[in-house]
Amino acid sequence: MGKITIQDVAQRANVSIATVSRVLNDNQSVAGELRERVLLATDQLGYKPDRIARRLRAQKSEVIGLIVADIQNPHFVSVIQGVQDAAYDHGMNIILCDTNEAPSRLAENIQVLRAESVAGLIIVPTPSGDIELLRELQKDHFPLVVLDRTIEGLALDTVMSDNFQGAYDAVNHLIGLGYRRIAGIFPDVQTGIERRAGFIQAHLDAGLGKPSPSLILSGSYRAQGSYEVAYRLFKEQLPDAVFTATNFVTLGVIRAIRELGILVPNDLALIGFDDLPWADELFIPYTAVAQPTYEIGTRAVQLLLERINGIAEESPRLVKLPVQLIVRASCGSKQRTITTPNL
Amino acid sequence: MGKITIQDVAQRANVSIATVSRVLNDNQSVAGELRERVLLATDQLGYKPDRIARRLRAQKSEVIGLIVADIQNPHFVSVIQGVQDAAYDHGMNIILCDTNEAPSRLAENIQVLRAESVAGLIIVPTPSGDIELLRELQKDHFPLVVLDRTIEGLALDTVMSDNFQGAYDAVNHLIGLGYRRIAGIFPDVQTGIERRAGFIQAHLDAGLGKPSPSLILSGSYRAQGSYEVAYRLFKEQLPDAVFTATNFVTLGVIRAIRELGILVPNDLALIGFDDLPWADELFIPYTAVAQPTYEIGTRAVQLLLERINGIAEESPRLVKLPVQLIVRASCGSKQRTITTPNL
DNA sequence: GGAGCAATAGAAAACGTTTACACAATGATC
DNA sequence: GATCATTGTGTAAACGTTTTCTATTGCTCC
Repeated sequence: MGKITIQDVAQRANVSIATVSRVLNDNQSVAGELRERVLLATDQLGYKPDRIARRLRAQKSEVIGLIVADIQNPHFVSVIQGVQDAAYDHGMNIILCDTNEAPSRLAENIQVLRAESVAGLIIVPTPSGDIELLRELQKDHFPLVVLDRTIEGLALDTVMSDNFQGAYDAVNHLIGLGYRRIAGIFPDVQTGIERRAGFIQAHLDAGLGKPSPSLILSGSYRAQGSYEVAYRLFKEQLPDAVFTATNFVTLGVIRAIRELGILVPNDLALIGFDDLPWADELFIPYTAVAQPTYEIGTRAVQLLLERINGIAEESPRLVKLPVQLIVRASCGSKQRTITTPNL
Repeated sequence: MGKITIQDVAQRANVSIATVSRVLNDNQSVAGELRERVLLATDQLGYKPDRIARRLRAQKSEVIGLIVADIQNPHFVSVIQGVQDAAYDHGMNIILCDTNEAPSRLAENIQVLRAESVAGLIIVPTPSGDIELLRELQKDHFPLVVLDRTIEGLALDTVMSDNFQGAYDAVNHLIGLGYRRIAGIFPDVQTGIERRAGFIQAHLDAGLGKPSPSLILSGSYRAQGSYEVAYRLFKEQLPDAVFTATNFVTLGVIRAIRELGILVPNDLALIGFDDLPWADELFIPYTAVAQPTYEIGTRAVQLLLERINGIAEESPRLVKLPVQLIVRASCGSKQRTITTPNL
């Protein structure tokens, strides 16, 4: 069976291809009878318009490019699902790219996706990524939404969690439960820095003064590095509680806790940024600052579609979403969920 | 800045567009000097060919459609990454779709991806999916690779793990450690059935006779259902060991174990199909039958490219990959990895 | 009853490539 | 030295749509 084209439909319905196109896109009125004939023929032949030809001619597409930093990270998995579902609801598809946090791959992926004529891009920028590339996209008025991270010196539509507030809430929760010597482990990326600020501010606002530098640790983005940092810290001087700034850091810390046989929450309380699926089944079901990951994805699509359709104000928009505290056993309080309205 | 087309390059290099195309695809010799001029102009203008136009004209594309059943499942995440990386190595991109196990979405996604002129499809078929659709694809000689599941009455290129052998090895491992009353929880899907067969065969081969029907349970694909099944089973009659047939089942069982305060491995041994990331950080670091998920992805791409390039034999190929036993503490033996060469 | 207009539908151009075809120039062969 | 491959290049067709332009019809309105 050869491919069925608009020609075949036109022939069968005994009309011109223009008429077929018009019926199928109903962008110009076609008389009742002809319209019927076209629809019938379309149906009988099972005609599906070639999206590539359409894209070439109309210079617009039904595909969104999505570039994430690490597909293995459950955070991004959930974001992807949000994007996927929202896109699907609008009849769009996504081309997924994974940069593995490599700036070069970000640049390459952007170029490829543009050559694919995607309608727009949703990007999780790599830390030291090529800012010029993004700046150029903006100058071209190319629909673009950035996730999770803002970019220094470049204002773009952005969807992210309230990192400062999340960390602030977490530490506040600990302080409220009576913990005082609270350690924090932060990866050296932008989100980590914001969360560290919230961590410190909570101390100040509670009248505890600035936390000791020996309790503010810089961990790797990966679990292994954080495990080592935590292991050393715990052996040296066990704090009352520890705040971990991302999910992988938390996993590294949990490993250290297990290996050292530390009792949670008796000897140490644990609270971590980012919830994990099956957190309840972890060795330490930890109290988590849960980002609205799925919503980050859906909101990103929403913003992007507004840009694509040109119904967005010109100036860049920043959507900062509130986080939720999911209280589990790791801090010694009863399991529950706390929603902080923070906007 | 308007879009740079092949026209611009041709003009600048003072040649015809045909020559530019030929240089860039080097499919026909172009004299040295012209070639230089074209390359220079291409470089200076930063010209990137429009992939859409190319796809329309050449009727071939650099995009693979990937349809998975559940993007939240770490199994598929790893498969996706394998596909992604292998595709990237061949200069191809993937369009990702998630059916959420819904047959209707599978059908729709296939149609959309065909209309996108993808070069080929890699599909995890939904259990009761539309077989006719796949049969039609095969009849059209459309490049297609199926993952994880075979389809009754339809032979297609397939990449999957050796489910039977994996379950067989797992049970054998338990029996070797002295466990006798071994329960198994299997979801009612094809892989579950294959694993149940391996579960039973291992009993028979060990001379234990057929396991009691009361120990062969049918769990939901989701964690919650399996949790309930396990909870009831454990309260009624605690077996020596339990074999869980998929990752989510395992998580449900771990929850039941925790809630009932069962000691593992003293009171109960646990072994599960599918490894999980951070399995070491779970409440029960369980011995797992690990599928080569990443390799499933890369092999799928390999098979698909062979089909696309027409260098594959006509008849469908079945790649059944060996699994690995990752021994953790949940069965009371020392932590290690066992690779079973099973082909 | 003709000018003007709205509605409809076909013809043809356009999107940006690849490629079949034509053709000129070069070198080899007899 | 004419003929014939061979090579390199340009011209134009083609891919399957959407959309502009044009033509026809049938109204309305003075």
